[in-house]
Amino acid sequence: MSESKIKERTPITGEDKKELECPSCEESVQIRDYSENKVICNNCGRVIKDKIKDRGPEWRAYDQKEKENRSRGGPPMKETIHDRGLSTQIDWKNKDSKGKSISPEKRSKIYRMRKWQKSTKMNEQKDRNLSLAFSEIQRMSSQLGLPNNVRDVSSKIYRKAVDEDLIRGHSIEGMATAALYIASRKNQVPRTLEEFAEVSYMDKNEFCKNYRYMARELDLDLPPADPVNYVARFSSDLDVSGEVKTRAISLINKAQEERLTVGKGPSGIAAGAIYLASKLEGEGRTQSEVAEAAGVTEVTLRNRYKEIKEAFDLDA
DNA sequence: CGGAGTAAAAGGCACTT
DNA sequence: AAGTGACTTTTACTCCG
Repeated sequence: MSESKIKERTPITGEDKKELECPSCEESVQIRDYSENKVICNNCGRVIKDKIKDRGPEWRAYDQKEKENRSRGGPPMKETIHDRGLSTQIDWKNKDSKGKSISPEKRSKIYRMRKWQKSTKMNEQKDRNLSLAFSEIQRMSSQLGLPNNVRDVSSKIYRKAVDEDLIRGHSIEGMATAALYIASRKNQVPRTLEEFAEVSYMDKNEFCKNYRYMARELDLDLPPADPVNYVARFSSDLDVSGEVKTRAISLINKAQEERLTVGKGPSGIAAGAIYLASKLEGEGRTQSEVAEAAGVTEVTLRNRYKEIKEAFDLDA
């Protein structure tokens, strides 16, 4: 290990909490400090700062020796491995760590240890349950392009659901989907129920019930998804310009101030705003194109679009 | 074809018996 | 735990340019 590996960390000041400017967006950039460990541009979705909570060791090493003394060993706990990656496997071979055979007296002891390990660990339904759920979460989150922190949060939620005995009587797939859905909402990177239904084995109504049940039982407060968080994704599907995107976001923000959006489906609002913005910016997109991208019907789009248009007296 | 609108059916939510 | 009512969304259809 070289001397250069010891980094001096700057102390954390209040500056970190402040709003930053996103390098890839122009004006009116909103940046939020999302619950996990990232600062993500609310406008374009760019990750400005990663792992902001990992500020390195809380101590400072003044020389190599001190560093070695103070470092704590072991790999980090991995939330997505069913036993948090802390398990020790007992090998089936009757050899010790140096490859020598083990004496007959010790063999019976080892045998008992294996048996014990099997009955307490491998055979526990709970762990199978978690392994299955975590691999489902892994699969779906990569198919949906969700960031790793969302995956980890959903694993945490699922583990908690298991601990509180909420899974019994429900399918593992459904509850895993529900946990991921909740995590994606909590981390402000929502995907619509339809998008989840596409990658899940469950149908929409099935895990929809699961997620409500889960959110209620775990006392998770899930504020309604912000339409702004859908804009970036829908617009890139539609291949519209950044101007349309920012315009749509500002329309949504204004509409929210006017209380036009309460009780309405967020994806419908996003669709209406994008459609109107594309018209205002002279990049006509058809209603059916936008509606398709947002996963709502044209009628819903028209309703939102009309409301926003009339509220601000915009002619398009 | 794209846009606008409507009526009726369906679905979800808060609240009550 | 089923029922109710206000509300949003969808379905299906019509009309216009």
